Amino acid sequence: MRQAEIDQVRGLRLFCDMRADNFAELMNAAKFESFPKDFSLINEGDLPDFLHIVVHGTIEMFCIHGEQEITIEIMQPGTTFILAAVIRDDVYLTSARTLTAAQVLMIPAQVVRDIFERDVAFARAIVNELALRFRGLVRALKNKQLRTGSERLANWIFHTSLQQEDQKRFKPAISKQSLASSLGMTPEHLSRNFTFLEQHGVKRLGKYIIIEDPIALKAFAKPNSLID
Amino acid sequence: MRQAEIDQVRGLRLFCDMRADNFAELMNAAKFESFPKDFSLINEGDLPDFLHIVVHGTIEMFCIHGEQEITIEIMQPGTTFILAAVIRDDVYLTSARTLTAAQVLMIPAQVVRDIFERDVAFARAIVNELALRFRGLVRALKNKQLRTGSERLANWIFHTSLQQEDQKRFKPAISKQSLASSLGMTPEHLSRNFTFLEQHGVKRLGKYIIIEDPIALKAFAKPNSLID
DNA sequence: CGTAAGATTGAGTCCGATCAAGGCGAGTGG
DNA sequence: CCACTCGCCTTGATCGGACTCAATCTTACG
Repeated sequence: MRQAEIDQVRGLRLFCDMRADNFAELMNAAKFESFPKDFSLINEGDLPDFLHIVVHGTIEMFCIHGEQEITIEIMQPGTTFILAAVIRDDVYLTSARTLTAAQVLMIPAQVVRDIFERDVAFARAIVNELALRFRGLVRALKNKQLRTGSERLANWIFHTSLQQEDQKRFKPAISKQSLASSLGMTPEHLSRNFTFLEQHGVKRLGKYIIIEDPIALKAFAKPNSLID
Repeated sequence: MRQAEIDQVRGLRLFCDMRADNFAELMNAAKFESFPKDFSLINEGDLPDFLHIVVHGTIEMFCIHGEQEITIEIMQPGTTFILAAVIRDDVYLTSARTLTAAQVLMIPAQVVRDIFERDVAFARAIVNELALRFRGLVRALKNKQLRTGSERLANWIFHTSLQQEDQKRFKPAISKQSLASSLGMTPEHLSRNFTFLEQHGVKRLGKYIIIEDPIALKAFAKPNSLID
């Protein structure tokens, strides 16, 4: 692991305020591993050994029940995952796989729990992170239950466009398949919803999404700060 | 507030391990209030002043968006709520109302945050509670997305019956309307699903639910420890 | 015993899933 | 340079779960 990557991790909300010696201890105990695309990282039902942090690549959290599979979240670099399972020392409720080649920092669960006990700043950061993730999950639940598929897509386009340098034309970082499942719909339905949104100022051009009428898109999406 | 109620609160996971003086400080700062049925306790979008703990009665957390309303959770005595909003000092994402007359203990948010800083046992309990609630929300999301309405009802009946003294015949603690919304369906659909479950060993008799064939119910419900 | 609220039943509709083709595009090999 | 092929995306047709609206039935309570 290079110094730039260590600095990147140190800069994360979870680690930026803790004492330097404790951070060093975490990093000494940690493993830094690379995984290929479509690699299964964790399986629901197993016990957590390590807190995971995405350093490079994209990782999907998902659940399987019978024939069904749902995506819980798609994570980009800088995200910690399975924090709740590590804290409670209880089985994973979700599985994780890489969607691209990825590098993951893995900190032994026991070391995380030990340092939580003696570093107040780290404890505060953990509880803050967990509360943030909790609220993210409430938002996800609201998004799924209070909006139709086309509204979810419209909001996704609206909010993703705001994070781009060119807000009128951009290329999603994930495949349409992954986008569909992260929005809780089938690829077929995603395609239909894109067609539907042409009425509301959004066009597809190859892999690009073009927003021809941001006002119309926003009017249809009705973004809500308590959901998004 | 009577001593019995203080003891009840002291016995909760969140408070049972903390130092006595810090607990006393929390309780001194706290208000204990009674509310009538159908009273609005908190509104999404407002800022949190108090951590709430249900002492008596039943409280519903819900969200509204446009014409739609969904139930996030129905809480019985002993449950803390809006912990995540208190910790982050950020707006509520959900609203709360009483479903019955209720008594609620309210601890000023700032006092909770102060004592978190200096009582490690309390900090540990907070993070444990939050992790537990996080996992509960993941389970709720999985339950909603991976099961049909009749499967959710079957699992609710199955798990609720296990908590009753008479596991073959019991009366739900909440109304059918509240049950329907907590299972994410309309009252009409709940009724149809009850009818449907007669094929799988469940009968209605007035307000009572009777399980005639627990094996058949379980076989249909397919309970899963990673969801329920 | 009458009224009102809650619960059930029925009919019609919508959203989204599934199944099945068809089209586009990028990479490969002749 | 072009045809081929394999994913991936799109389109069409059909199906099913759940919602809405409306009417009826039941129950609780004054």
